[in-house]
Amino acid sequence: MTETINKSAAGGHQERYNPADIERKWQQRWREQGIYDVDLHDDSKPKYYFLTMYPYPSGDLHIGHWYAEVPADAAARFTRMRGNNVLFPMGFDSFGLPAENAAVKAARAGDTNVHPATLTYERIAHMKQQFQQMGAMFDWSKEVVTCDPGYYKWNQLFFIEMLEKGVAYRKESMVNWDPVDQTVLANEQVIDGRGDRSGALIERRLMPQWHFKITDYADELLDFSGLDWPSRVVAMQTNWIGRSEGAEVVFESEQGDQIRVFTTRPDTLWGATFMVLAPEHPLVAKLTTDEQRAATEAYVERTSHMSEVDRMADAKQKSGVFIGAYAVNPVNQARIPIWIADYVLMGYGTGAIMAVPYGDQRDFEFAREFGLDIVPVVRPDGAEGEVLSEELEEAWAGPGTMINSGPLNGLRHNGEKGRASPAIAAAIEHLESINAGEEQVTYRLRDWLISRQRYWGTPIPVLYCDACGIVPEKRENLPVILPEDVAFLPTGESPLKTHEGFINATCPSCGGAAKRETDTMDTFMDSAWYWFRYLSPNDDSRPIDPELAAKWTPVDMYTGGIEHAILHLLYARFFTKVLRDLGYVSVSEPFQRLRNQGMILGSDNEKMSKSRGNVVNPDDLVAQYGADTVRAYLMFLGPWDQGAPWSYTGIDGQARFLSRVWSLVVDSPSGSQAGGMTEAEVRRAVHHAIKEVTEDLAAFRFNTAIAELMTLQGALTKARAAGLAGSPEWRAGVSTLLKLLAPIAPHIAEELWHRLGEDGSVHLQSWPSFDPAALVSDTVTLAVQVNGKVRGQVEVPADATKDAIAAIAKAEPNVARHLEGKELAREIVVPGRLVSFVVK
RNA sequence: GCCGGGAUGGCGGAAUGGUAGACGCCGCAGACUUAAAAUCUGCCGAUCGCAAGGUCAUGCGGGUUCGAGUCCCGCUCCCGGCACCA
Repeated sequence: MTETINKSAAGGHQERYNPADIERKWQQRWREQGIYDVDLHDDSKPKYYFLTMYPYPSGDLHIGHWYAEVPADAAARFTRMRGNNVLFPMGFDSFGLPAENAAVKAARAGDTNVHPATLTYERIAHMKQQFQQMGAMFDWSKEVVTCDPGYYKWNQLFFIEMLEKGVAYRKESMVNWDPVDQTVLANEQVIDGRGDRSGALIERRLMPQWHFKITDYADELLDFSGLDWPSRVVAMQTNWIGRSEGAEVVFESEQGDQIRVFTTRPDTLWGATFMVLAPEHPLVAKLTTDEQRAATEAYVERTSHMSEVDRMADAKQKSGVFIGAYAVNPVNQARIPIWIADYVLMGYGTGAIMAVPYGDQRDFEFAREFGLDIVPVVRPDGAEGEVLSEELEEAWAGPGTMINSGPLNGLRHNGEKGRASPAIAAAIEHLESINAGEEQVTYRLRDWLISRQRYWGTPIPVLYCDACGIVPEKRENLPVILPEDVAFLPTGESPLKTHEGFINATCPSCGGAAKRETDTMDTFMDSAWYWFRYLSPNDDSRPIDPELAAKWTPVDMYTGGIEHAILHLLYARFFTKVLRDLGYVSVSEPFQRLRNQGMILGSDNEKMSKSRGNVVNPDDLVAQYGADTVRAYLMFLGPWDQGAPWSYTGIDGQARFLSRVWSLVVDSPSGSQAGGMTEAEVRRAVHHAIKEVTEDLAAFRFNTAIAELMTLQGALTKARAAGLAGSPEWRAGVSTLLKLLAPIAPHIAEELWHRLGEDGSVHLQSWPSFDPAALVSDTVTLAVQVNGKVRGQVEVPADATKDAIAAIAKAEPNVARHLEGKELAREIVVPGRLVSFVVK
């Protein structure tokens, strides 16, 4: 490794490119001159809100932060040079578990001086310093820090208004309990049965918790029209919401209880040969007969202790118990047995199903396991003869014609969903006509559980009063301050539970004694609206400035990691709609365009982590190569949305490239190989680069943009060697190269811009435009194919006719050889591309 | 199982249906140097050939086309998301 990056030229005065000499200097001058401060009220240019996901203050800026922020910065700079008033803010998502866990860990070790607040603010200060090194154009004057009372106060106001509107509610339900982090988690935070932060196996607990009614917005959240988002994110959210069309059908137990089921295949109702309830279903205790009570209770007991992961592991083998009761199928009055089984989930649909073993693989396996009847109800397309259930090897869920199904016989199920299938449509009509059910849509999405049994978050602003029940805090008392004088007990419990001064309060309604809620809000609440706050971060009279929000939102471009495809991005969309319905904003969607970068992995192709020892420290890289080289290298690795394993091979190439650009401006030219290149060719190279770099940056193709810049640098270096360094074309070319390079390597571009003798900052220049006429050359090189194989190349005048081109092509010696003695069947001339001869 | 994305030299990758491998890394050779580093120049998919040139080649098998990495049909493998969701 080299300490300084050497350069050389064909002679003359030499000053090496040393990033350390220039980067700090320019960062400081840009700050002093405020060239990145945005006037939100400036109407002279179109506004462009370029947002990148704000980081959690973990303590150290990671190469992953660079990979996320640097290309976003380049795109924002490019957008700005193209004439937009670009807002590119930054802040910190500063509530959350890591800081609190650090305090608990320290307390366990006997050190009670570590506090999440001090730790967080120290880390923020350090990371801001690291951010400076990046040379990004963040407008820090709009900074938002979510653990500031001036921010979370508004979380509390929104919560109270949502409570009043019924969007926030408290209910006892089976929740995901993380035994390591000692808190509940939202469904979105449980990955493969484990907590997304702790990795601990999630337990199921019945607890009263605060929820947001995101399910009320399910259909609206499925509508992505007008949004320019990556299809994979749209697919993931659509999947997560999981809309199913079908019908709710009411069965009756022999005792007269109504048992509601949801099914996507009401057309197969005549094939329902048994029912299955979830073990937790409220009717289980009532319906179970005395003979079956012991077995049923044992099964319920057993499943209640199983974790999600145990249940999943159990999925291969169907288990269940007959509870002794029977229900009546409303369409044919068949008497069918009622079972309980853990493959039916209380949390989805109604927690009960009609089982059609002929048409559903799970029901089929269950029926085979326990010897239950299977009645064929669909004749598969193309099936011959009688359909016999004994011969089935698996359920038939595909298209076919209804049989054994009363009024549906002969109708077709075409495999489509809902009413798009004639058989399903007829089944729904029939159910509605006999008053036994109706069309219904069910979602996989559950309400957002936002209570957390932890300290370092926004206090939920409600009180519990013996006389008045649940009472929201008065608006004028907000914020409900998170007390700092708490003890981090080695139990790992939230300190709020033991803070007498916090818990004991007066009821805002009756003035009597009341207890404060000690749960705090999920930190995804903070990130569900933070971009509105960047517009008026210090306004303590209201959360959102309606005028500025109307002007600046929706966000024009949002960039961030694909790992937030569901969590943050779904909550942000939901919360924007809530804010709209509360009257705070007029937009329905937060982010017009979304681009996701991939993940930067360790060189071992694993996720970077301290425990794996594969973490790359950007500070070290900057010290060695300079920020511009690190920036260029991260953008050159490959397509941004693809991510890449980290590798040191290749970074030298970027260092060399920037040194050569340096040399173009700094070294005195001495080349004199006259005739190596013409001024027209220089001009063509420059305008070609403008065209390509513009298109690439607009499409976030940073890697190919840099490749084009390298090609332009090569052409200018060659032109200099050809003695053109004194020409206006060459000089304009260097100036253009610096402008095109400015978004990618802002420091060196600025330094060289000044050394070239140009005025002002390169970052305040307009983006160059290209002249199509300059791209045209006098002659073009065409490939010549014979029977699809390239047999030669010819150079022809750019304005040659097709006939003339064909004649030149035929004359090419190797082409002529392949044509000789053959009959010419076709000739295709594609001007500017190739000539293709077909011979027999 | 369902949904999304992918597979191109030794490596990262590039290619509106039109000369596959741009740009870079690694490697090899040369120039400069007492020497080395740095820098600069050239070469760099496989294979046959002295050369001219030929053959093969973008995961596999077909197809459309004058022409396919690109379009169509059928597979294999890899990555990501969801998953006993009725």
